[in-house]
Amino acid sequence: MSVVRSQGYDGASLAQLSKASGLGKSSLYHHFPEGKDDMVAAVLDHLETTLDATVFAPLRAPGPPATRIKRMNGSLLVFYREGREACLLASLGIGDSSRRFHPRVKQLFRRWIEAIAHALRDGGVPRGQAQLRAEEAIVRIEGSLVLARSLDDPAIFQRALKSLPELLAS
Amino acid sequence: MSVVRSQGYDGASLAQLSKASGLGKSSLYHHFPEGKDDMVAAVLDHLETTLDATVFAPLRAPGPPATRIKRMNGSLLVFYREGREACLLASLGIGDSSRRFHPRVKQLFRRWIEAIAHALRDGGVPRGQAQLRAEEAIVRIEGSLVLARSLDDPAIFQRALKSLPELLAS
DNA sequence: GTCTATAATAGGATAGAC
DNA sequence: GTCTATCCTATTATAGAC
Repeated sequence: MSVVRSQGYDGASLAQLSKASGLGKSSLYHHFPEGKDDMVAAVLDHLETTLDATVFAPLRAPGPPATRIKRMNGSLLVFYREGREACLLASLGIGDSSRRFHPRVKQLFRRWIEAIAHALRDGGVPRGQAQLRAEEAIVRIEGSLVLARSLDDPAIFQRALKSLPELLAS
Repeated sequence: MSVVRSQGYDGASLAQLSKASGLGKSSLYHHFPEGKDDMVAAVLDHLETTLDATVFAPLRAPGPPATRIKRMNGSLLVFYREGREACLLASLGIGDSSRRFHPRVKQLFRRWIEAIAHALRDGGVPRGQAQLRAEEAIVRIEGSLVLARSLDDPAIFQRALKSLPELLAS
């Protein structure tokens, strides 16, 4: 996962994946018979599991919406290493390979937006508004990751996270 | 430029660059003796020229800040094909090559932010506030491009642009 | 399930004719 | 300044021993 998110699909070579996983190339092909596409699919599986457990679940748990958003922020802070790590979904959006993974990337973004919107509706925000604000939240998360990394300034990501409770308040 | 922005550095093959430019590989090497790095550097030159003329200049031109922001928006709408085209600076932020181009990417983002902040200060926004809001504007532009393309929904980018005049108002 | 060895191919880059 | 032909290396992928 760390190789794919930092290198993108085309940049992630088998040599790097082998080194990072500690397995020889042939062992990788034993576990992923379809090759690199299979490996990246497994990375997406892993991302989905991680998001489910650390981001979507807190957003759907009982409690005040503001608390749920803050729990999401805590998970994101760890997951994106305080803004120093790229977003896998964004990295996979580049290149020809993106066409193959596009459906899954799209679905993960949709599920994320829906989880946020769900929390907002629980806080009394009307359906349409909740959807728009949830999209705006993802826009800030993704955009701040791009800019924080480009400017070597993780504070940009951290400020974006801090802005979310207010954006998402009823 | 269109190849690099859509494919990233690693995904942009000489074959694609040759086809897109209409030149054979050897002709490309005649114009860019250092190879692919030289070609991408030229793409960054071209981007800088384009941004200077269509984005930075309007932001620094005389007139009310709101008007200048709207002129920037008009240029961005064209440049990003209403939200269907990726950002070259974001595409170059992925992979090992990003280290080589990072200084130029960083500087272009800084100049963009500074141009927006300049317009805000002219509108009476205090220096620190102007800087923060300009960064937030880029966050929205970049993030909305990622999300709009991932969800096949260019309206997300267009809404982000529409939100800028209010964000940046004094 | 992992390894070494090896294919097969694509990609970046060069030589030299025109 | 462009082309055809070629080289070299990295990369994806496979075969077969252990």
